[in-house]
Amino acid sequence: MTTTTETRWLNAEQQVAWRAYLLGTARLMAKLDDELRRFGIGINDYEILVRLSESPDRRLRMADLADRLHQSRSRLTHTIGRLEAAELVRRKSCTSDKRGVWAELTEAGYNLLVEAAPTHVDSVRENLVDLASPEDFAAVGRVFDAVSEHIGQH
Amino acid sequence: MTTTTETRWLNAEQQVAWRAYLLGTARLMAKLDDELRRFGIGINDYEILVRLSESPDRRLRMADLADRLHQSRSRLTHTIGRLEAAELVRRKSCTSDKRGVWAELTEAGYNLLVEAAPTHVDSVRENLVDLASPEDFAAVGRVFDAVSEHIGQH
DNA sequence: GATCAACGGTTTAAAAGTCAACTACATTCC
DNA sequence: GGAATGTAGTTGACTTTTAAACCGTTGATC
Repeated sequence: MTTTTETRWLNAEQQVAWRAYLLGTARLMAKLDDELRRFGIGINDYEILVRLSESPDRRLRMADLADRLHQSRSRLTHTIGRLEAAELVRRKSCTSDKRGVWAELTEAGYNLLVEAAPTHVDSVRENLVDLASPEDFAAVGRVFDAVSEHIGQH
Repeated sequence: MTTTTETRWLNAEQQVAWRAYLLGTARLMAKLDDELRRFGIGINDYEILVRLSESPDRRLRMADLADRLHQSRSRLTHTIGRLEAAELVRRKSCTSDKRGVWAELTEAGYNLLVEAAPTHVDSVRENLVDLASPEDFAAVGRVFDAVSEHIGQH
């Protein structure tokens, strides 16, 4: 008897599905990024702008925003710095917690989002949503919801 | 009558599923990357080693490898350079096509893969495959297969 | 109300990725 | 066989991301 447990390798179908997911995701993200580039932003920037636009007063605390996108705070600091330089976002120090910083969407940031959103959504449809049956796409939602849930914040 | 077509926004469920996918993927990749780090590589390196290990003579042409992973050739050149410095991969110039270069797995590269694979597969199971019903996971495969297919090489 | 761990965010430097230009070889076509 | 065009891969400059150290503030504990 050994203490090591036999590795449960993926079976053929699982293997194929896993690789389809890896390759499909790589292609999809590259494509979405590409199409957003003509608005001068990438998908990461886009998602930041969206989160801000939906929030009360169009602003969020840095840590909160970082968590929602599962990014390191350091990365977000850099990205917000660039978006601030592009005048799409502005920083405001938080009065109630002196450590805190709000990232707030500017008018220009909001306008850019309004301009880019239709193209982006079309692209998400064309390259993902409309390619799947509603049931299959719902399954994708369930699976990655479970993934998020399982992995948690850290 | 206008020339612009009304944007077909995502409905509530689609929106939720799309965001679950984005967040879940971010968390999953970070997690897998993390767990591979103790073997000194990231998931990107890992996938390269796997592709090579499965190929005849454990080697692939640069462009071929880049296509399979949907990476730019430039990026692959840099990555292979690092893997070569780590002695996990070696370059061999291709005799039949003098422009060509083979990336070939070294013995050390193969050994590292053998060592890392069980942990990695466990992690893929624990954080993805085993969280989904077989049907749901199969749906993920179908969807991203369609995505890959639709977007194609470029 | 002083101490000390934890939190929120930034900084810095190094690592990795992108982009455009470039070299060398192959292929096509006249 | 020679010009033009395309393919394979690399290079170098630049941008983005990562990792670790850091500073000021907060909150719990004594």
